[in-house]
Amino acid sequence: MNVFSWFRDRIIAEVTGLALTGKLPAGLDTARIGVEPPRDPSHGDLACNAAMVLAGAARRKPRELAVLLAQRLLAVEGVATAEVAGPGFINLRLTPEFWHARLVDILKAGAAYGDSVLGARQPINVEYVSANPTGPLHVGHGRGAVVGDALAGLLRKAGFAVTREYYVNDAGGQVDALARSLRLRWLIAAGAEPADAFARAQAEGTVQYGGDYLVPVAEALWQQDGERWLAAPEEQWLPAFRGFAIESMMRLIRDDLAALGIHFDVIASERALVEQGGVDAALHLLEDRGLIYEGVLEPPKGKLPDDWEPRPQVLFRATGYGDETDRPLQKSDGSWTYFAADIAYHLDKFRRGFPVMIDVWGADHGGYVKRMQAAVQAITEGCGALDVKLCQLVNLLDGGEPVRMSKRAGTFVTLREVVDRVGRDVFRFIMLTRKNDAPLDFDFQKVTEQTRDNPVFYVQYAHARCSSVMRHALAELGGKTVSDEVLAGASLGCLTDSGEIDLIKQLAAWPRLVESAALVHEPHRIAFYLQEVAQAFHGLWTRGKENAQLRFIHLDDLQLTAARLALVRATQIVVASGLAVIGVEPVEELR
RNA sequence: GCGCCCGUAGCUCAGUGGAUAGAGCAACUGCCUUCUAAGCAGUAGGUCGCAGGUUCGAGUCCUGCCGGGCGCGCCA
Repeated sequence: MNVFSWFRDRIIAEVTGLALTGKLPAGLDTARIGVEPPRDPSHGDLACNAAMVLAGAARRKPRELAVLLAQRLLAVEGVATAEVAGPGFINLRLTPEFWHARLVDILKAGAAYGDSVLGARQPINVEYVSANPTGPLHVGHGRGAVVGDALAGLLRKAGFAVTREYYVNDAGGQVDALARSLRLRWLIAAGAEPADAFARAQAEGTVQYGGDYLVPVAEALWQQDGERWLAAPEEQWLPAFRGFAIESMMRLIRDDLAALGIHFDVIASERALVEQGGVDAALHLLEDRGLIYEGVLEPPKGKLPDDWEPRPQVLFRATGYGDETDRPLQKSDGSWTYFAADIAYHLDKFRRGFPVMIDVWGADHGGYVKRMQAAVQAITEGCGALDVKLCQLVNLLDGGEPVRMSKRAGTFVTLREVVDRVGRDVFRFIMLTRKNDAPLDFDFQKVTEQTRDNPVFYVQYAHARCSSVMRHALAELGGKTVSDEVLAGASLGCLTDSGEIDLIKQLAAWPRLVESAALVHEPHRIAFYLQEVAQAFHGLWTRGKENAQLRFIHLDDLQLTAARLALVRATQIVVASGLAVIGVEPVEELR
């Protein structure tokens, strides 16, 4: 139950009721009515702007309208007080019984607490990582991977039918360059080139992918095919090496992602799309709509690229859809640009049944957002929507000192190294402690410390403390008295302390948080929310340290104990539920 | 030069058009015979980059400036 939308519906019903009795005009627009937690908790549990929003159309003063509504709301079940404040807010305070009932909701729903029907099973495609299959993933990819995966989990929680998708760029010049790099490694493995040939080629800049990760790939290919490719012409070995390299790199990448607990529903191949004629088909569609023409682009304003010269190109009329300039679709060698293939790919996604698509990209691709959105508009005739989440850089630190990274010097830190060092759960949580469009510092020392300023620890510690209390209760009272079913029937009226009620309010905010975060596509809100829940729980715990009356377990008062265990168990459920959405395993104890 | 993102407490950052703008860290003051003090409570700290505009109401939306990051025809 989303407390806020539930009361919003009640308030709208009251407005309708007042209109029926003639006390308000009929047909008022209630769309802008909102019910939110007041910024200042002393104002109450809920604040509603209905009176201010309706005042104009109703030709009444906001405060006068607010008084009218507030009187009616007092009769609604669960409402303790309804006050008019400020310019015309209606502040509602809810009864303890109402909050106690939310605890029952949580205990009955378990991990499913917060599941929403907001998405109405609407299909939505989340595409993320989509790194070129040319080497191991780096930490930046890892951020996109976590943001995409957590967003997918969040949307699923909110009731959307989510597909997790990876687009493999296995068709362009990059994978040909990969094949050539592999070829040289292979010639060395075959003994046809001296061992230092690779280093020399790198110094001359004639190979692009210099990482050691191609060495075992070359050896595997040598083991598999032997001398077969030694005398073969390039048109034969290139596709073979490319295919072998791509397959090996994708295996590597999938392993890296699996280490993060990330698995995709669909892995789409650019090459397959091109070979099946998808690009031609998509461009024909645009051509039929008169959106493709041959023309010469204006040079970019200001700084002119060194080798710029006017050149006729095949262009897409992106300017018709909000882009600054029209965009090229074909390279001078006649092959399609990446953009052309990406148009076809997004059309393919749309045709597979996804009117809503989300792409998670690195911030360095920010310049492509407008053109891609323009293309989606054009090719779906306005029926498709594309949201792009750009992820900023991750700064790797160790004890506050930047970790210097250089591909050439071999000091490059891969995603896999980081995940192996700090663990999957730590990595995932930390990646969500910033908005996707803000840069993020990742400090090896800080993220594994067990201190207050490590958010992962702080949240896990709250869960572990809940688990600890439940273990003690189980040992003292036995399984039957601490089951969720029994706790849901406890005399929750015993929970009267303000810290206890505040924690319940915090827990009851989870369904609303799921819905609002899903609507704006912002999974980081979950990590922030969990820190707030943890904070409320740690506070209550410590008060029990100081005042024995507030401790959870009282063997001389089983009724009180059951009520408090219901609160502890509900906290554990909500924290675990939140962690599950972002793919983090809750811990039972800290070591 | 153009486009996108960002600018909030000393530092790192939250803040879906609502009221007196929040949290953590750092600083200062307290709290451990107890279910894990690996923690908690309190004090102090602000021209929300600047200037206009829209609105009953702007940190939030619009315009212009200032400052930082990213990108800018055949790389993906």
